[in-house]
Amino acid sequence: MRVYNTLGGRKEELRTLNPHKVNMYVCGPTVYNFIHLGNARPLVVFDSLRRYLEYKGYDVTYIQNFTDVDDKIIRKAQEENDDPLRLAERYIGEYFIDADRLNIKRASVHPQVSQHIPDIIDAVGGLIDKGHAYEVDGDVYFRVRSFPEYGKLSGRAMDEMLAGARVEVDERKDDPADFALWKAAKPGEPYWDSPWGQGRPGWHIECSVMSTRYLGDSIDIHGGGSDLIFPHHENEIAQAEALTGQPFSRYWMHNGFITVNKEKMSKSLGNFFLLRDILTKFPADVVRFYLIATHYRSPLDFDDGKLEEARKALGRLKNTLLLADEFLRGNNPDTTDLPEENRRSFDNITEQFAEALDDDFNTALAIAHLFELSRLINSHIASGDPGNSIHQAIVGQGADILRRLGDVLGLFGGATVFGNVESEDDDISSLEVVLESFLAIRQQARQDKDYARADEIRNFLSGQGIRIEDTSEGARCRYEAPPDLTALNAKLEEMQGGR
RNA sequence: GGGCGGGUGGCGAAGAGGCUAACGCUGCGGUCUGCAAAACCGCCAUUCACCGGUUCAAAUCCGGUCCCGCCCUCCA
Repeated sequence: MRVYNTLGGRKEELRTLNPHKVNMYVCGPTVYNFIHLGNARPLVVFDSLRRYLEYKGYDVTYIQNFTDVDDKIIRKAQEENDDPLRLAERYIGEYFIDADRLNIKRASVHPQVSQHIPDIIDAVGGLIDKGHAYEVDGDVYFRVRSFPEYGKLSGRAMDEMLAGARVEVDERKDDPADFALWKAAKPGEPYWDSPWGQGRPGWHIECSVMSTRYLGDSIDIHGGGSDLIFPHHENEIAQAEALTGQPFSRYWMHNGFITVNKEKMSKSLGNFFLLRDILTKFPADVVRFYLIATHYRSPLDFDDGKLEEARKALGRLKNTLLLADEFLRGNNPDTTDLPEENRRSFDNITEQFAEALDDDFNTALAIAHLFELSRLINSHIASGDPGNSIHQAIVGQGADILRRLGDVLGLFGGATVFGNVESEDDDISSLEVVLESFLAIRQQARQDKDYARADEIRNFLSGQGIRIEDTSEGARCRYEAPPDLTALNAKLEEMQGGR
């Protein structure tokens, strides 16, 4: 597999330290709010990468941290009159709710800064001992000039950077580019005791320390959003390599941004959309598909139309799975041999799917091959005989492959219903009961050739985001938007009353 | 000012020297259907921002021009 390594700026063959293992670390969110769509992209991208590496047979150790000690958390806690750590803990819980809906696997470990303070203090002390850091009034700074390779990740030279001169000048620092490893606590802020007095870690040191702690001095892949390249990841490299003398991460992978009207979606611009709000309009599996249908390094523009398109596209794939189930009707022809020609086209698609992902994780291309497979299966369903065991085998095994490959990207396991109803089981079951009644009325109307009445029901449900499709086996429903149960019940009563 | 990435059909988006420029959405024609929907079959870029160059061969390489985004400051 080849991946684009930000360190070096080109695609490189992925050679892991241990041929059968991948150690990867992904920068997780700072937990002071619900995650927004921009936060969700790296989660989905790197979760998918992890799944693919596992599919290829690697034993993957996946670490994703939570930043639970941070200026913004402290500020938010002060605003809400809450304890910073408790506030962070609350948003970690909320994070998992969102991540689960998106079908993101749990990391091997989700370390938190607050639980690694002694490790961090050790690392800061070690850097001071080695002359890479110095203490001033309870703050500790990393001496950037002591690390000659500083800038190798982001591709900038020290001297050029200072030309921009937008760095805040702090007379106490040896060099304006030096950054904080440890910050002295101000009154009212949370703190831990350290050799430099009471304080807390700077932002960058946590990732270096936790990565090293769980994965060793050198890891295979370090991932995150491209806005972390500088300064965050540049600083991580400086700290870690200055301390251990080992290359910190062999491969650095960065995803592109989500944009809104071509502008970066960010908290500071205020143009962000909380995942949770999006999930009231679109199912989580659609959001996941949307995030993975474009190559991870490309920018991805967001608006409802794009999600609507993703909904239709993913629906096409999932529809094939449903149609295949209907075609097979419980038959499970797994073991029947396929005709050579069909065997070969399935094998080809499986191979091309992997080839696409092997080329810098090209999910867009890989998904294109899924659509080819989908069309192939559909055409056999359309022309095949459900009673013919060869046809069953083609459709059944094709669908199995589609499901398996889709699962490599986590496409078929996410929440399928809308965020505002999925947790309320009562709503779903009563929805189904109501729909049964509608379908029964409509079926009777069709038998009576009362097509006006039948169409009235179909049109009404369509307006509620529920699509009815007639088949030889009866009608089936598809949900396209969050239905309004109250309106459904009212209409049902009206129709029943009208009899 | 410095660094990085990009401009491909109506839209989204792959392709990075040589097969008919993928795939999805939209649109159009056909099959199926009570009518639809879904599904299937077929059609929809002689052309890849612009201008030069290299090459037997360029959307892909080189030079220049014009636009756009991001990073250099907390941000995924």
